[in-house]
Amino acid sequence: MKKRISQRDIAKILGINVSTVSRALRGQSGVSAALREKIERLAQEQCYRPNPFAISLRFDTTRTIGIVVPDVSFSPYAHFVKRVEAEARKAGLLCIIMDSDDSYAGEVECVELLESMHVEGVILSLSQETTDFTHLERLKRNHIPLVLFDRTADIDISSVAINDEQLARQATLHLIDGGARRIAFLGGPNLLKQTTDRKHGYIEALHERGIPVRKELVKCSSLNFNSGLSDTLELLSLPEPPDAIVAVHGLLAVSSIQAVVSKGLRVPEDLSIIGFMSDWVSEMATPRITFVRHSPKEFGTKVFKLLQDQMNGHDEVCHVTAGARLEVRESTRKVP
Amino acid sequence: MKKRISQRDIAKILGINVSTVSRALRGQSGVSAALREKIERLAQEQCYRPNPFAISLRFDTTRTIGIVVPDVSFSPYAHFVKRVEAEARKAGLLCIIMDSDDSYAGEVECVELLESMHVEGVILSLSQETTDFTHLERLKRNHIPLVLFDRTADIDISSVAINDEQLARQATLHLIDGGARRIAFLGGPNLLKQTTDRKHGYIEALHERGIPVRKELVKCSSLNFNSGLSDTLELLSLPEPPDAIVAVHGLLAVSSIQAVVSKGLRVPEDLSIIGFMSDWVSEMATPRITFVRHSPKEFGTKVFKLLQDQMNGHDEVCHVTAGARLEVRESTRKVP
DNA sequence: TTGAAAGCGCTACCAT
DNA sequence: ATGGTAGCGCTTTCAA
Repeated sequence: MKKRISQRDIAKILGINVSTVSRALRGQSGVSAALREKIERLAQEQCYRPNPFAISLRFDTTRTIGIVVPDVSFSPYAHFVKRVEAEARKAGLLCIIMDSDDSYAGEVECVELLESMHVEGVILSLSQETTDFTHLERLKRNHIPLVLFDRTADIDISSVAINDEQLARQATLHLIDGGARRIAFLGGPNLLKQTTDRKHGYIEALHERGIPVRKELVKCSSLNFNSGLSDTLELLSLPEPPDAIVAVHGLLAVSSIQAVVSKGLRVPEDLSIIGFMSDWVSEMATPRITFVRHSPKEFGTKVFKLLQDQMNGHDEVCHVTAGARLEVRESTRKVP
Repeated sequence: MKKRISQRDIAKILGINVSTVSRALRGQSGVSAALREKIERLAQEQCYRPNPFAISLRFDTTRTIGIVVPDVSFSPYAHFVKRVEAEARKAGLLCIIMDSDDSYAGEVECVELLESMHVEGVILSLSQETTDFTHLERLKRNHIPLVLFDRTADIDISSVAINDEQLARQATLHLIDGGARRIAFLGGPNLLKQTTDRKHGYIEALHERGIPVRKELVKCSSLNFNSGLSDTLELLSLPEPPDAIVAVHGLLAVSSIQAVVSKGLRVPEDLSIIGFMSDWVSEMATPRITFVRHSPKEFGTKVFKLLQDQMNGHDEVCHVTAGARLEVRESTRKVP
């Protein structure tokens, strides 16, 4: 196994001292042109690369940040990650991207790994199970910049999110205006602030229009495709099934439609469905899904900016709102 | 700015030597139970984390691998990345995930960054522009294990790919059997072995059934959504437009369908379309797209295994074939 | 202009 | 059982 060439090796070959090599290689003054030439050529030939770990050790800096998402393969997160990675690279930072698998244990593991990696910053979207934030508080205590995004929490940590309550309210009003009266809410477990905010928006809208909230129409089990299927089937088998569904997470709207169609019902004629932030798939589904769209790119840019601010010593916590709006497509009835 | 606590700090506080701390913290023998207790408690209290850079420097090992894909936000790649990240973590390895943006320059930049990071292995899918492989050969020369996947090349580097030629042949035969006679080929630039293999399969199938290859029906411009749209529109405006299209990359089939529909034609009644490996979207599109499906998970597992073998010193180059098969849906006519 | 040496955090070896 | 020390690759300060 061959070893990489080091400054010391170059120095030895040329019969000079490492410090001279170091200076030459970094273009510092204090090296004769001739010697500099020789050193540079040799480095080139031997394909010299500075050992980043020696540098990290020397300066206690890693030029690396970590990103933790519940599911990298979920399209909006994938786009977000792509954006952040690009911005980070421009800023000379490397990214460690980790997937918490939407579990608390996974999230803690990711954060601990990043922490022991001595990353210079962490960007994170909470898992659907997370209610205990000590792992995040520890990061703060160790002065590692941290920004939450998308799925945030009511804690003292900077964050970027859309206006969940307001948008869920709008979505629900849109359904009511389309003639729906028995509107079901399909969300994840109540642990996420995102879910409760959206539920509040939903309830608010119902109140505004004098529609009673029916407990059996509110489903908060889990955030995955299969639970979306089974929850929808349960809703449909109620004595009085819903005439519309607000599916507030990822692919729930898609699975919901599949369930509805499998029962021989039509969307939106028999039942309207509205989704949240699942871009591509929402556009491709049949019928195209009316949904609350946000921009993973905008998310990425804003989050990275916030992180950089913190890395530059701006300590104040701030909560940024990212843009999003209801895009009306074909899965909801229009105003009659 | 507070600094993290080191073994030396612990030693100083306890009035003992670093080497004792080191032994105790790694559970080595040669430390009295009482002292070990004291050390461990202090480490716990002060939230001690070994400095990974000191360790990397000491052992010349980083426990880190790099993954380079043309587009992390493209669903099959996102799933692949998720799988590899999970396997790597199980094996105690961290992943640096990079996006080459499907450009040669981007790919070279990624590889160089990973190389200077001293990663212990690299997994890569070629950009659509890559024809020069010196950056990869340099990796090999520096004894960094490397595995190509999906988009591979005829070079001396281990790889995992589907049987492109065979599958494209099957796809084309399926169209012919459905009654198509003027079959267009929609692919990326000819630079990728993947594209040429698929084109060979396409030509083979035509020859087998005695159908002449028509040059104007073969489109090889670029691999993105918009070029799929414009290429398809060009095909449709030919004096004799095609009655079927094999779209051999990612989202080309989706954009192709959109173009066809925008011209008021029906799929598959007026024109059949077949795609390659774009899982989710293919299933959600209308009509559901007949396509060659492979498993990003299987890819991930096989690639990671190959990489581990290399990391364990197994030097022989091997080319593994991953499973894939034609899934017939609604975008192609059935046998009449 | 060049060289010598210390030190970043850790481990391994040898001495006590 | 514990201490002392060299060395991983690099930068920096001071000396020649």
